[in-house]
Amino acid sequence: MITEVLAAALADSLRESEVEIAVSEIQMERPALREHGDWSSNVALVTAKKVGRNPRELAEELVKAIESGSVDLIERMEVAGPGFINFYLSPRWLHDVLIQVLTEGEESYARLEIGSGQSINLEFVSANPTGPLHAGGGRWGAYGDSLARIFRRCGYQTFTEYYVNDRGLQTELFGASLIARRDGTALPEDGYAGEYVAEWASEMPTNVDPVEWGRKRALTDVQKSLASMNVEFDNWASENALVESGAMEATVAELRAAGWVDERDGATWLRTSAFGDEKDRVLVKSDGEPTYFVPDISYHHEKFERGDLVIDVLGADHHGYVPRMSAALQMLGHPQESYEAIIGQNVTLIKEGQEIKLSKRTGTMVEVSELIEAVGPDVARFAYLLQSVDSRQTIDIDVLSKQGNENPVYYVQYAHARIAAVGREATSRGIERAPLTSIDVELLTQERELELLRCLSMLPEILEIAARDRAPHRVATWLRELAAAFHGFYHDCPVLRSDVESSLQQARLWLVESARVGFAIGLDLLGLAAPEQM
RNA sequence: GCGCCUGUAGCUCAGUUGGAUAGAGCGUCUGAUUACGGAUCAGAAGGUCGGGGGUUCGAAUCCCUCCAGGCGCGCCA
Repeated sequence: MITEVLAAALADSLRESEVEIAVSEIQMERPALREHGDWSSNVALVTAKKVGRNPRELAEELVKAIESGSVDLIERMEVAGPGFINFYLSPRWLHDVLIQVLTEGEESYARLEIGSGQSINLEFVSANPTGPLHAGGGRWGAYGDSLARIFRRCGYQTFTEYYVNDRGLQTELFGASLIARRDGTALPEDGYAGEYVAEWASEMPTNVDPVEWGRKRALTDVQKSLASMNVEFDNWASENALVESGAMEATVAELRAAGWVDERDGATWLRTSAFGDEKDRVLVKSDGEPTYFVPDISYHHEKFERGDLVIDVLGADHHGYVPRMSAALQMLGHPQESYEAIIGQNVTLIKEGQEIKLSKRTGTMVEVSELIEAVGPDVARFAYLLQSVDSRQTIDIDVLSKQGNENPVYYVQYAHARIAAVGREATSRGIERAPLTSIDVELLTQERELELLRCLSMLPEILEIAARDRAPHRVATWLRELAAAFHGFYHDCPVLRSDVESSLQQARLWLVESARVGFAIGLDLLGLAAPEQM
């Protein structure tokens, strides 16, 4: 990477100025303004004070030292502002990027090793099987699935799970609600009031266990919705199966043996406050029934068999639950940093100008399948992924469908389709790409061409940040930038037109191919289709 | 009351480890193609980055405080 070359040159010249700093400590950044060069470093600003020097003077000294050296990609350097060192590079560094993207290709370009040797268990969605997935749950589906793809490309062995709460109070309430709707009797207290309950009740045969039937019906529906937006899981973990295996008793025994369990007021408590939880939690109620917390602990304990790092993606309404789970897992011998909860803020849905509170209980909801039918899976998925999961998301179903052609996902996919169209057109004209080794890539000198390469060069770094920050939206933002760069290039730089000289045409054909690689990787990371035509 | 998240252009949102003149899409206005897909491109207008204080050579970013909004604080799940 070019930044490593520049940082190493800076480190060498700093040593000459009697400043010791590790290459990895030197920050290289892309200036906001093109006039400030291709790359910039603040290293003089950061180190000057420590050695009692004036930053600009130190910077000047470093520039002189590097200029006398032999980093041949540097065209010129300058000291700017309070002491920034700006590097102006030969376009050859971008031509190197082109060759790299093309030789590594879709399979290997921006495939990182940062996670190699580590495994991640990622749980997301895990909505109760008591109804269809609502449009809020779709956010966790899109997010979790894309995050898993990002982790995998970074070299983490990644295992995804959906925890199915297929026993307990909610499933029974749901079964009872189905019966009530079928028989036209009153809903149980706290029963499920959504329209879908009546619909499903009318499908329910009379000779089945409604609880059993209901949870299967709901789970099938959820699975179908998620699959329709290209969300898959490695494991659908059943709470029922877990409980039947005796895991709950084993977990309580293990916690008891570790000395964290108390009996108080006729109930059994876990001293989670010893690990930072705001209070202790009940494991077994005074009526002898375990709380939901117990199977949850068992499940999380077990997940460590399928990953060194266990991550839960949770909605904001569950964030209060994290300290107790973290406490319980530490008691079971899992270090604090091996469990991570990603708290995502909830989705507000707007339909026909009305904000809709998403609640399965009260029945005011928009199903994710309705959203997908209205706008298509890619529009829905991209809309979910465009935004940081830290902030509340507002999805206006009418705006998404109305935006139609101007939708951001089409902007990106259209770029990919255009690339495919160039290929088709080339074929129909009998134009083929010559071997890469015979191409004069230095013919690519126009700003549009270079900008496209600059954008492609950033993908590895973007991927790393997206994984580190658990932020798929960084990839989404990058894809839009790549699309803008490609459309700009396409507009200004003809490829197949008859007046384009053939060596330039060849270089541009390969440039187009490199963009295709970028789109293919980026769209795949987000689980979006890469259409050949639209 | 306490805890977590958020507050950036008219609207929806970007803005990694603190960097130079804070960006994009939509909307508004003005332009571009006898040429590979116009679902495109270029330009304009639009900002006290919620308010105030602090740290720093430098703050949308870090710290304090206030204001506003979302969520959570059960022997419910």
